Amino acid sequence: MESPRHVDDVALLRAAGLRVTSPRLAVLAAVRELDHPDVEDVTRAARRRLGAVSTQAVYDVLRAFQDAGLVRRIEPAGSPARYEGRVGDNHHHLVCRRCGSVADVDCVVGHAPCLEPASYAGFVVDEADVTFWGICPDCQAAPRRGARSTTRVQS
Amino acid sequence: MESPRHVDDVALLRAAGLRVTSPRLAVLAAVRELDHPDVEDVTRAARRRLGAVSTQAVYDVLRAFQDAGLVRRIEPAGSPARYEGRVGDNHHHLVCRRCGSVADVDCVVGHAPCLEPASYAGFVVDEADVTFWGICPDCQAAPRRGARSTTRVQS
DNA sequence: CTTTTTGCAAATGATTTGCATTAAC
DNA sequence: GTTAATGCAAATCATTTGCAAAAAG
Repeated sequence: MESPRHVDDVALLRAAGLRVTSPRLAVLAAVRELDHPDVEDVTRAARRRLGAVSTQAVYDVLRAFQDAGLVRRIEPAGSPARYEGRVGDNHHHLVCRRCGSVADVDCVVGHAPCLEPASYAGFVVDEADVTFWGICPDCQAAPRRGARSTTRVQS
Repeated sequence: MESPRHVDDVALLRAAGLRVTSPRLAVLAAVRELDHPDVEDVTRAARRRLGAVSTQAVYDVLRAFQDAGLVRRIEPAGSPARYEGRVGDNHHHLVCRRCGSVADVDCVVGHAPCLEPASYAGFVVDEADVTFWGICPDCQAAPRRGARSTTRVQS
């Protein structure tokens, strides 16, 4: 309960102007250790560390982290929101249509043209969100186990 | 009730292998005439034409159209799904963080590098979905009326 | 001690599901 | 006549909100 990691996290939260609480430390660690967890995953992991945390506390913490820029929220159309610790850099996501799993992709086109902060149609754009839809390796292998498809394929 | 448009739509539905019903014709027309309507918008427009259509029928029709490739569903994180008639071409979307309005953008980088059907990380990708987040002209003008923000700005 | 967080319960709101009725083919 | 589409009610399910109790600074 006093690992260097833990100490770093305390500093991180303080630096972000957030109060340090055990649910927050647990959620922070959970988001880092898990791949692209949804709220349920985070809650489960946080409970593993703390014994008890309410679902709502996790929602609250995640929102606070999001506002503070500590985590990024990914909302693949249809499926529950997922979170990730990689923030600030411009990377995008691969989402599996079958199982909903998410993988990172660094911007396909080296110098991020898809992100240039310009105005299109009068909009002031501050973020570009690129999602590649497809079938993950696992689901390609498994002959359509538990299909949890959301949107139909539109070539 | 027998315009050329109407006749075309009947043929379009038939060609898609769908039965021709008045709710379907009304929804089809609504999606075309409206900009990027959500289910409610479509329902309202369909009722204007028919007098009465159930919300569920609209959901059902939109799903059928989606499966048949007649409309495309856009699901901006947080806000209700929107629909559009432009299908098949590779265009992306500008979404306003304040009011949720959607505008089309043709692929920023001329030759659509963001869409090349390749495999990344083992995924078989069939679609790239690019969303630019920002503030629309109207909301820039209006000093934050009816803010309906969903995700916090991250950049 | 003051302010923020937590935790719980209840509310929200878009979307889906099941089933009987009706209309399309 | 069959099969598919509609309409209605009820169910889902992630997420939000309101508030009292507990903890952080």
